[in-house]
Amino acid sequence: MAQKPRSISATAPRLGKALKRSFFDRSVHEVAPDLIGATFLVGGAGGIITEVEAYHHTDPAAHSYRGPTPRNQVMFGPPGFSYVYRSYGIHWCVNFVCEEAGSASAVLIRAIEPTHGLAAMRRRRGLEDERALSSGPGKLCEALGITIAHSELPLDRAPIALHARTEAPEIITGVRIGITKAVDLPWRYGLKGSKFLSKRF
DNA sequence: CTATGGATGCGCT
DNA sequence: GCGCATCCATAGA
Repeated sequence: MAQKPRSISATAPRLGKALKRSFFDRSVHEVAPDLIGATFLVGGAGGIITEVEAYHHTDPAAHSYRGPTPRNQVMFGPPGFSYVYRSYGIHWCVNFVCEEAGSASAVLIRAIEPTHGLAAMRRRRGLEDERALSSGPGKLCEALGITIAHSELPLDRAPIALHARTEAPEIITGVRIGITKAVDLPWRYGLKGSKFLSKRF
């Protein structure tokens, strides 16, 4: 009989108040660090956001940089919606659209600390290791069951739920991961000391 | 621990 | 055709 893995999360964190859609009607550079520590749930499974990256529409690494296309059109719409795309033909990645309608900026959600729906997350990932469940943009989408069907959805309506953090976290910044353009911009944000990051800062 | 390469869908040139 | 906002298994230090 396999030994049950020891849980890393010491306590079940309480949820903050629900984030309103207007939370995203600000600069992507304000929204991105404010998302660290928030709780992101899809269908009741998810956890605390530990790592994000900002993609501004003037940034060559942003999908919206070259203008609207069928894939990225939701980025050119109102803020507070999801943008899901396929990465490397295999993985899904989820973004939150920010700023005024048409500005086409978004925050890539890169990692979460699992706190809710652990059994479902483990089942979808085919993994027991809590640290590996959602410590990467593709991993967390698989763990939460996010696919293209979850794109262009409002972030304040089921099946998505967002709760504001209850305490101000210490935030670390760094350069973004896995991109080939604008590689030096320090637009990656992380929860200091978290064991649930995709890579060290 | 770090480094490397394969799998894979699809948007865009 | 080319090139990715990735993950994982494997090899080597």
